[in-house]
Amino acid sequence: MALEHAILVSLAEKSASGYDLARRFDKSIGHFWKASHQQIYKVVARMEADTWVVSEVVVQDARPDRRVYSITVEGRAELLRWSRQPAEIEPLRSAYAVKMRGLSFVDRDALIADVRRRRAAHRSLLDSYRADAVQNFADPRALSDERLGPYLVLRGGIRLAEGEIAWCDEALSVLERR
Amino acid sequence: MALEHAILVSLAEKSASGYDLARRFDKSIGHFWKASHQQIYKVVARMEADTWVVSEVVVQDARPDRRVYSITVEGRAELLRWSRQPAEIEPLRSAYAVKMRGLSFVDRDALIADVRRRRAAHRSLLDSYRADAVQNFADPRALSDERLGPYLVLRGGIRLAEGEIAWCDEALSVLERR
DNA sequence: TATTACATGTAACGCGTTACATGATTCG
DNA sequence: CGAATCATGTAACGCGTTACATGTAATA
Repeated sequence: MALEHAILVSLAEKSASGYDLARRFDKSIGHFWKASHQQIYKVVARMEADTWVVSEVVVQDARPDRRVYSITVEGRAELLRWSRQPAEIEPLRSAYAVKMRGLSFVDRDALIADVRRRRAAHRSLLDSYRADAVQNFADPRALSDERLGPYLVLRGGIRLAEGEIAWCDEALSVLERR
Repeated sequence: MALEHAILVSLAEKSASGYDLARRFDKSIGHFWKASHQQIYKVVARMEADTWVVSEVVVQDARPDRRVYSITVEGRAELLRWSRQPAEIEPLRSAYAVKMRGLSFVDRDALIADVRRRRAAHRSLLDSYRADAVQNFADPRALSDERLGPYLVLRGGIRLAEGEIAWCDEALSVLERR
């Protein structure tokens, strides 16, 4: 769907191989858009056929060759065109919420374990976000244009993680009160 | 994936036709799990083959016949089995966040329009959640077991919507300050 | 010696979306 | 008189996941 555009944004920041992209989609960008390396190789090949990116083989010694992709003028134009059409508000799809909704039909202890697991996961996410904020955005007022986007996304990640944790805490306080 | 289980939860609450389910997946359950009627008809048919549900044709006058599905003992057992395996923490996938991340490469006015649109959408979602809370969960302390699940999910919806709105407000305050 | 990192793919499969299809009734 | 509601499907397509495939070098 919009994996193409997530890749375009990533390549606009910095050229990268499929392997590099896969790692980025495991970390920073991956916080709000996941993609496997298989999917990335497939899509980026198509993007090259569409002239949105060009690749160049970089020979390495003692390591496999890398095919490094860079965004083209056409790719930047496509990014702009895409950005001008409204982003749909993606419906959330949460098996966790389904399970909670079915509280009276499911295993209650398993549900509580899920809430705890979810709380822990979002807690550690939040910690890593905060570390990122301290390290890379010490002074948010003095941010260049290129760093403003990543900063705002990080702020969103923090707010959403805080919301999730608060939800888990509320659920636990209710569920554990017998 | 787990549409089956969302349907099982819904049918455990109350038997329904495919059409009824489709409407539920447009409203209450649909807030955290979307499904089209085409998908529902396909899946519920398979679920009947798996004996998780049974159907009964209800003849109506002046309206098409309805095929009403009910959960079976096997269906309830499956719900329990499913609930015992940990719910994965679903990765979020947001084209909106991609666009914001690419702030310096995209159309800034279009991005601001997206933030406003998103804020409005979550604002109206939040309003409907709150109305639901007032109408159906006036006294959260005196909640039966069957109503606890829906209540907690609603609380989650409220918290997440609040987080989204706060994020939009923060983004707007930064983006509009030139 | 085994695993992780580096590096790039192909193939099968399935869930979910979009488009198409039908037909009566009620409401504005 | 047109649109929405009620009611249930089929067909084509595509994105994304899972499994399979290969091979070197550094690290534990």
